[in-house]
Amino acid sequence: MCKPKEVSQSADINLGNGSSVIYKKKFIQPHLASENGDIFRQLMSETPFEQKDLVVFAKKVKQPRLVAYYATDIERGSFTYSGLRNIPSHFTPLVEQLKNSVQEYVKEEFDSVLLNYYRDGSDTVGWHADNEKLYGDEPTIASLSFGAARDFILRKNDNNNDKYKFTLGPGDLLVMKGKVQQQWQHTVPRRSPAQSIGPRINLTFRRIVHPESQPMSSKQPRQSPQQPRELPRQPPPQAASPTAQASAPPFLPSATEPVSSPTENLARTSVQLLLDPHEWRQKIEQQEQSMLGEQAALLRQAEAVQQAEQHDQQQQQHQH
DNA sequence: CTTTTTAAGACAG
DNA sequence: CCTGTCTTAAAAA
Ligand SMILES: [Mn+2]
Repeated sequence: MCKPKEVSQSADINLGNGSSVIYKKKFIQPHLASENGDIFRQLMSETPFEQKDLVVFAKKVKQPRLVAYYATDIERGSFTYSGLRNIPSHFTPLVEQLKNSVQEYVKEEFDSVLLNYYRDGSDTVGWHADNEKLYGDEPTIASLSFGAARDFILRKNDNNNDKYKFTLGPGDLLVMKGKVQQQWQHTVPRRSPAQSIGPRINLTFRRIVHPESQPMSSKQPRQSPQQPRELPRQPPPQAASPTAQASAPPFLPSATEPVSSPTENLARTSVQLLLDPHEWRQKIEQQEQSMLGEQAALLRQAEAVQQAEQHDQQQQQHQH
């Protein structure tokens, strides 16, 4: 068994056979991306992380990490996993902005993101490849890290001793492209002492190529209704319809989350990202502001409803 | 029929 | 103590 090749500097790495990796340290400024930075803390508080149940070797266990999933198009992003339908949420302004920054750097567009939360050194992900059909044959997957540093190891399928190790610290960007998901696996191994390894959040941006859901009849360039076979390299549907954003009210009171505590909602977005020279940062702030605006509107709406109810009650009492 | 699925726990060095 | 590797099963596709 050989030790993995350690990659400690930013680099473009050719893994051969059409597989390559881009490693860019500190793509996001560490003071924002680290455990006590504004971005990490905002991700921590705004993200609807869930710990999923899993059956492994006839035992029901909890997945040793928490996950969330966003997509620009909810229908397009939905997929089935372990017999359960996974339905994404909408991007938040912060994550949307991070996506835009990564897109600019990588020169590719993404329309979905898996968010992983490793609480401490005992949270892990085992050897796997992101080879879901959904993302196509040669997906470009961009991983952006926040919080505690964790090791990330790549190993070649046909020679498990061929390994690369990256230590993904706060703000580091790692992009896998080409045939990496066909020819390599990756893992985030456990680390000790578990309790003293801080929390890490990882955003993995992707592009959906083969949605499970049938494209809505509207204006998808005609595609034969039944074609279970692969379509050899369709021209990539230029993604990211901004119309969805405009028309999708992100704060509609959902069935699962009644309007109960508007103050809490306000508190959650009260993080102020102040005085940053960089453009992406300013955009975050603008979006946070507009988010605040929308939430304030929602708050007013909720208050109006409350007052109406109180008014009704008073009228009823009056009648009695 | 075959392949895939995935983490926990034991163990060695 | 730390960490990489091996073994473990039943169900679904
Ligand atoms: Mn992965």
